[in-house]
Amino acid sequence: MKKMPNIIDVAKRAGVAPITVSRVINKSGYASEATRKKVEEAIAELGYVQNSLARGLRIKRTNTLALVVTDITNPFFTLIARGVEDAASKAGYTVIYCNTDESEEKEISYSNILVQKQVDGVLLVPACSSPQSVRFLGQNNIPVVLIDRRVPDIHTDVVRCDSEEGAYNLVKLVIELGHRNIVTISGPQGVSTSDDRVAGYQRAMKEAGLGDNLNVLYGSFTQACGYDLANQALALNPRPTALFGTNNFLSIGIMKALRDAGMRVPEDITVIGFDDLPETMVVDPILTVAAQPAYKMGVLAAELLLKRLSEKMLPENQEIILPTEIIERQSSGPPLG
Amino acid sequence: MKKMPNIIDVAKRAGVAPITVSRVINKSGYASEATRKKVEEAIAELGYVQNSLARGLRIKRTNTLALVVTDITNPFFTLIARGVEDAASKAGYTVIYCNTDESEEKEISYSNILVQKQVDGVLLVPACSSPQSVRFLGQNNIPVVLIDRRVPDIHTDVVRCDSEEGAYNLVKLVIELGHRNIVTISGPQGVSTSDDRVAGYQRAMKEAGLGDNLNVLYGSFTQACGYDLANQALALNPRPTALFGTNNFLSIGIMKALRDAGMRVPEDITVIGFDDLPETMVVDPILTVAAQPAYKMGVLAAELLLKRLSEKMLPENQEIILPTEIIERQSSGPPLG
DNA sequence: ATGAAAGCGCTAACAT
DNA sequence: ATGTTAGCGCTTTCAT
Repeated sequence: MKKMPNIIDVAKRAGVAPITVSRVINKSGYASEATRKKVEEAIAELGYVQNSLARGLRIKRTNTLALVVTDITNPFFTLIARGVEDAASKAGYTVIYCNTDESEEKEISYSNILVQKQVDGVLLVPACSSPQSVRFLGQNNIPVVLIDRRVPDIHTDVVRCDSEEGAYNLVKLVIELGHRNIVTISGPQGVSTSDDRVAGYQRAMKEAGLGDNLNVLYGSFTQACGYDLANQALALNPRPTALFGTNNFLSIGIMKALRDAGMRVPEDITVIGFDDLPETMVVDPILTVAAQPAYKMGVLAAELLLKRLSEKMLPENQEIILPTEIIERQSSGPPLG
Repeated sequence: MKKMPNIIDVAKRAGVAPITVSRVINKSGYASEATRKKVEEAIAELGYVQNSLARGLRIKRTNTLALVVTDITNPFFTLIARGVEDAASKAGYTVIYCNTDESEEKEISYSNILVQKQVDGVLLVPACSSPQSVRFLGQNNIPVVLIDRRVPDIHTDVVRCDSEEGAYNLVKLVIELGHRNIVTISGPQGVSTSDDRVAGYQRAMKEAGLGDNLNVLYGSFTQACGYDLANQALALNPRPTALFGTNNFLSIGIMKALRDAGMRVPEDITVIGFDDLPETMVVDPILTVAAQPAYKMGVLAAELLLKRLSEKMLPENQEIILPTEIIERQSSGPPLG
């Protein structure tokens, strides 16, 4: 475990002052061609690598972002992560990632760590509607861009999709196919994506005069929950002719429940969902969905954050709202009878 | 952008020396109950958060790991990533992640950045068989655990699956179903997982006296490549009765090519693959595969790395080789005729 | 175009 | 149980 060379070692070897080495490395300030060459040789000979901890301590920037999602394992967030990393690395930034599992406690704990690590900015999929972690980061001068979900009473940048509109269009499509008894299988209340998608469902139903048929089953954004709630929905009387899963895991849980119940889709029942699965993972996608441009969301969010880091005076409170794309596939069809 | 309080501010407020504050924060050394209380109050009042850059500079540890994969978007690596993060965060470490897209250049570039950032250790899925980045990290005293792939002529820890054995068992299964003309659609030569899986295929074939029927089409680990090579395989005369895709993306590309060619699986042709898709993502998995315990690999690799960080004298060169699980599903059946 | 001195925020080593 | 001093490796400021 030999000591690594530092900027002073390089300076000595090159016969210059440390600050000169610094100027050469960071291409800041002047340096004659001859000096630059001497320094670069010394660096190569010693195998010197700049210590960015020391640098960060001094200049108060780390070129590090953090991405906090609920679960990187959800392909929607995986794609966001990839978009974030691509945009960040292109700009010379590195990304720390964190999974909160929808737990506010973990989110707060990570916020603390990220302040300690002096990250330059945070991309956050908020686990809940509490503003605590966003505020905490703000108090420590760390800008935050929210992804996917809003948080009430907080002003930060947000990059998300129009969940209300997406759900509305999706449900409207199914209503136009003739369905009147549509049950929504939703994530938790209080999470904006859940609430917005339920709201879109309600608007479409009411608009079609189906306000009396509203039925929302709340749970969590998991496959297991989709499975259970679908079974619950099937036990209803009258039995719904269509089910709406408000995220990808829920939809897959629903599909599995239907399969296990021996029901064919869409012959026996129609299923629609939010979020598409990446085409790289599915041979024959059958689900009719409102698809979100996840990769693009990641890129845009990272770029917005980086812009806020470089330009001091962006207008406050940018909210980028992207449309969802309705993709009609085989899982939706006219109701039985 | 007000100045954040530092340890000196806290010390003054609590009426103690900075080092005492340090001892309280890090629970190192003694501190009387009264002092501890004063310090904690001062911290709360000022909203002090420790600066881990300064700390890291001093103690020469950052509590940061890096995970370098080829593409986080591949669910196999996503699961690894999740395993790594779970194990790391449990131990108080944070994870930086990087995508190399199978490019050696990107891998080397990231190695440089990670040394600059003074990460404590690196988990690496090597993009190629060149030892350069592992060596570079080693020279800078950063331990590396390789995941998924071996690199020749390098001694580090490795956590991977037995690709040769997995492929052997998979191909053997298909041979026992009666297939004699099996074509392997492989990733690039020189990547250990590719080479090992091809080797397993070859062993099974030769053992069954099918040494003359060996046929391997090489490409890259992408869906597009699986698609193209499958079409190439279908054009062969005689046409193979079974195709073996050596990773998940290849297999899905193969399945799509078969679908587009109007061929039914397994009635018209059998398909086997390496890597399973997470059950959270697929309603009806049909592919017969050799499944790797990706999440577990991530956990084990991170734990091994952390162990190496804490205990100086682990035996050199740990190589953890996990078995794959053969999962027989509908994509494999007896050959036509 | 280059350098000297000071300090970013923290803790190891050595007092007391 | 607590404090003093020095220094981790770098860059800002102010010279020359």
